[in-house]
Amino acid sequence: MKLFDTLAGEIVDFVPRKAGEVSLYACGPTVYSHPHLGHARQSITYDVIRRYLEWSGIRVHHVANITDIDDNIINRAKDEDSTEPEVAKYWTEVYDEVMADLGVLSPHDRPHATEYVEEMVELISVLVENGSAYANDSGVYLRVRSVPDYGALVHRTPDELAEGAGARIEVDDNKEDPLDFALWKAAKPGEPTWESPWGAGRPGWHIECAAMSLGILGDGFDLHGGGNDLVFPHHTNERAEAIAAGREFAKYWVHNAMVNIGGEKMSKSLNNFTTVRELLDEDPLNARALRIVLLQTHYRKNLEVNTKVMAVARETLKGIDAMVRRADNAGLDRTSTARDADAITKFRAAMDHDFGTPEAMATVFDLVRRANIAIDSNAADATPLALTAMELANALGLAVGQAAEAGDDDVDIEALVADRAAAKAARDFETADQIRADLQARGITVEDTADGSIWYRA
RNA sequence: GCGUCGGUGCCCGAGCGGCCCAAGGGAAGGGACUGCAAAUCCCUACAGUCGCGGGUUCAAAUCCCGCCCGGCGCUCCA
Repeated sequence: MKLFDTLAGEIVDFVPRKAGEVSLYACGPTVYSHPHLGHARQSITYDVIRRYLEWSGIRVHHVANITDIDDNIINRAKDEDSTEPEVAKYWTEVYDEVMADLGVLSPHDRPHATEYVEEMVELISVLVENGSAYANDSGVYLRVRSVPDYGALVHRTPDELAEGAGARIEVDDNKEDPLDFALWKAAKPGEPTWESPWGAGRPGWHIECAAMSLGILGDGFDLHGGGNDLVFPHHTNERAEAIAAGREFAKYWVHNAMVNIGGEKMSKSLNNFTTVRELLDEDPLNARALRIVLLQTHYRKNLEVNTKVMAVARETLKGIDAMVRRADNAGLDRTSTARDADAITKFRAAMDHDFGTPEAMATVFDLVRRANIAIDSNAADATPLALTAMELANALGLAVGQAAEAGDDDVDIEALVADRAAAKAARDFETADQIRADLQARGITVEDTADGSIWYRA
């Protein structure tokens, strides 16, 4: 299996530290506001990676944190006359609901930064003791230039970073070098604080993920992921902290590209974001359609999400669902273990090359088309083709072939469909069409097949 | 400015030196099936060429160099 490793800067062979097992850490959100499409892309990207690995029989340990203490949360608490824990709790719940609706599997571990302060303090202690960090009244800072390899993840030397950042770095007398960054921030009035050997305060952003990832997954864990806007400073600094502490950090780095709006990155700071909730509210199909959109674009490519893109994806999705409906109607035996081996091989080849989901989806669509042909001609391979298409789509989290939710009016609808069949048999097409139109108005679509009529909710 | 990723049909978007007269999805036109639809299938037009210009190679959308354009990053960010 190959993947594009940000650190190496190229596609490399992915060799987990332990055969058959993959440890994956993906930076989670800071919980103070609505999750937007950018968060959705990140979560779905790693959800797809995880699902694919698990489908391949690999045991995955997926960790995604919750950053529940930082400036944004503190500010929000102030604005709302609330407390930081309350703000974090509320937005964590919102985040969880949204991700569940998107079909994103819960990570196996989801550490909260505030629950790992002890580990962070320990890590900082090591850094202070070995001279990689220094403490003063304002906090504890990492001596960036003492870290070998600093900037390797962004492919920049410390000098290059300092030069580029010149205009942006605030002069800060507390730092020995402008590049240094805070591991621990001394307490400010009105802010939540924890005790530490350097006085009361709170952890810096980067140390949180370093402590949580190493703490749960251990040294030299396999994969660290996140949005590509986190490469610097966040991931660069996490890595620097671990290296400076003499720990082996993530072996491979995977970064997903941004979601753009009007050609620009969607972000909270630009205030041009669409919340996931808004998108989900627009159409019940959108949760799965969004996954289609993301699967049909490579994860390292920027992506524009708008109503047109979503509409196209919904049509695409309907095509897959229609095949399943037709297969079931033709008497598909879902317990069959027959599969199309060639398609699975192609699918694997696509996914094993840097998670080539667009190509993997092409094999799914090919199966869908061939399954439809087989269904139409009552061919025996309808079963393996349909089941393979379903299995592969589901390996990517598309939730295909799930039983429709029963509605209160199912009996009523069944009766009307039967009435229509009777009217058709009597060649009373006017009545039959009227029933069909009435049902359509209720959101029920009726389709005729050689094996009788089928109906479904739009 | 520096780093990094990219620029492929009407739209979205794969393409990992020969299997590329360039996948797949959507939309379009025609046809089959149907009482009519829907769903499905088939066919067609779509990229005479892959931002532009050089180069390497028997062979380039794919590798190298330069230029143009765009995204992201350069201490809030998924």
